[in-house]
Amino acid sequence: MAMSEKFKDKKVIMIGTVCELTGLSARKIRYYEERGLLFPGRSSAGNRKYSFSDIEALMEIANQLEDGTKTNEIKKELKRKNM
Amino acid sequence: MAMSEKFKDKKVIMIGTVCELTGLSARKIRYYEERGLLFPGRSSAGNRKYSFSDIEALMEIANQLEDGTKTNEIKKELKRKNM
DNA sequence: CGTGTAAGGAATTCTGACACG
DNA sequence: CGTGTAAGGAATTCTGACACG
Repeated sequence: MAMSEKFKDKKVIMIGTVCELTGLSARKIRYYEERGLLFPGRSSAGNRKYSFSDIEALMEIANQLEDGTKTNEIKKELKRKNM
Repeated sequence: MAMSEKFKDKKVIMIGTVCELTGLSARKIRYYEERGLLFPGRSSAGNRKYSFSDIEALMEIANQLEDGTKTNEIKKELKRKNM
């Protein structure tokens, strides 16, 4: 598992599809990005593109928010993991 | 490998993205569908949704067409495989 | 047969903002 | 703080058709 054609990490899914897959509103998804919790790609026209990994992350973020965790704390957690 | 969350087979990619990934025109991609060579899903609004598997199939189809194979023949081949 | 294109409409996405709290 | 919504614009996708061959 190094560099390759990992379908799971390819950013190719548009926000509308992500909404269907996660049950989250586009507003929420964009807000989590604004808060630095995920980093979708962009099409040439500026449209967001997500990967299946992003979708999994979104589900996790939604769960944590339901538990009362602040976006700020979720972000700190993320930093810890990526070290 | 039975029923599960196979990212590779999830139909979530819109045609514009497929064009970028394959280098094929939307016209070609829709035509191959019309000829029965692949079966994308559809969003609620009627927009085509492709999987990574569909994209791989498209690359293969494009190669065969370049070699002079007719869509009709490619379709027959497909039938043979799916038996 | 395989593919380009102009045509018109419908649906999507984008951003910045006001709202509530 | 997290999220809904109306606002206006820009880009996407869809279908059926004419074109060439």
